[in-house]
Amino acid sequence: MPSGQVVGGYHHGDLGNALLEAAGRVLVEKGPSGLSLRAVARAAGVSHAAPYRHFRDKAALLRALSQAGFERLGTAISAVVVAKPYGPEQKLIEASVAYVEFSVQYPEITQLMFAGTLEPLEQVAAYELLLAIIREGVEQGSFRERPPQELALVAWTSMHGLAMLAVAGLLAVDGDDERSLQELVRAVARNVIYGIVK
Amino acid sequence: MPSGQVVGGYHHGDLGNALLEAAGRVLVEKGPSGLSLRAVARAAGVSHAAPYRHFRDKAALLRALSQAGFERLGTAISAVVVAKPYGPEQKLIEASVAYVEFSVQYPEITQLMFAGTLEPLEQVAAYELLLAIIREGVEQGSFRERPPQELALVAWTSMHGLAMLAVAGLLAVDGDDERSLQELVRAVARNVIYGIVK
DNA sequence: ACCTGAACACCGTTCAAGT
DNA sequence: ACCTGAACACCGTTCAAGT
Repeated sequence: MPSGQVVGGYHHGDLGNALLEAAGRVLVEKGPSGLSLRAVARAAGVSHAAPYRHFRDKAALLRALSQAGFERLGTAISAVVVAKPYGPEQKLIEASVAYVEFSVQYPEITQLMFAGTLEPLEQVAAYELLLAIIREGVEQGSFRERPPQELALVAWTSMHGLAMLAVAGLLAVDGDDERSLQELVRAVARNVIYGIVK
Repeated sequence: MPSGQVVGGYHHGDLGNALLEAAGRVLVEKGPSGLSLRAVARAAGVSHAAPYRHFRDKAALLRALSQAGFERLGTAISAVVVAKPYGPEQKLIEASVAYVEFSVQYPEITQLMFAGTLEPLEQVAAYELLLAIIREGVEQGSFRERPPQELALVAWTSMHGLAMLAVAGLLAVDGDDERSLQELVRAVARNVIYGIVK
């Protein structure tokens, strides 16, 4: 890249990232309805017109925030499955727990990530991790001999549904404590695996 | 009910329902970002303050719209499973297809339904239908002997995840035609059933 | 009882103007 | 090059006033 990256710019290094961080703070503090471009600009200490030098419009800021969320989700799942001494079945369970816990921990970001029209599933890092686990299971003979994409979709679909229901508050986990949610996720994941293994 | 229902009121019968219908039209025509209370009032032909006689605030209108969506979803699923000569497995597949097709057909309503914090799953009519199918399968011995709530959650979770991914455009069904989406739903549903039957 | 119009404090976006 | 301030067309909500 010939145009390099000029560090400095103006304020906290560069305003682009400062705005993204400010947007994250505003989102958790004021909720999605309070996430106005003007509020983000205020939180970053600039005028309400300044963000337009860094994002074409509000939607562009939201997309960038959503993309950062996908990256963090991928990191969270990597952390519990990559280079772990688990078999594919256990990895699938741990990935499911991490997925749902991420969603519950960052409900606003999660809603944002899956609200707009996004890139196809193949470009989501977390999906690639899941697919790798499935391939491992199929290759070593413990999973059914079906196209890995098909088994991966079954598993992803279930994880994603559970996460979205949890975020929407439809799950009625008693007293929304974290233990019972984890138990629920593990129970569903075990059932999904039952349908995936030979 | 002593207070009966007074038909007439003002305009199209009663403004409350007229506003709900107008909101539905605005939502599909202008998208979620165009769904302002003032736009709804304009579409219904009243002043921007009139809706406040019928809904406490904008959130109340949105909740009513969401509730109407849940009712229509329940109706759509009923239509394909109630009083049909299918076994529980086939009913599960047909219900899944109806669920996802409803979501894809009304993406904005679907987003709305599962965006806010709602009633717990037990109060969603469509979930009761699913649970009845599961109970039927367990009782007649074709489904595994597990708590029906657990199996129902596995199935619901998968249907819901598929629906949400489809709505978000993450599914990359070739040319978003309806046939390939239905095939995808059936493939996932068959895999889920594989994990539910004995 | 039900609706209107003006008013207030917000928005997103644009654009001339400043340094 | 980057940011500001005013301006415009919108919002949600409230409230006195009309019929």
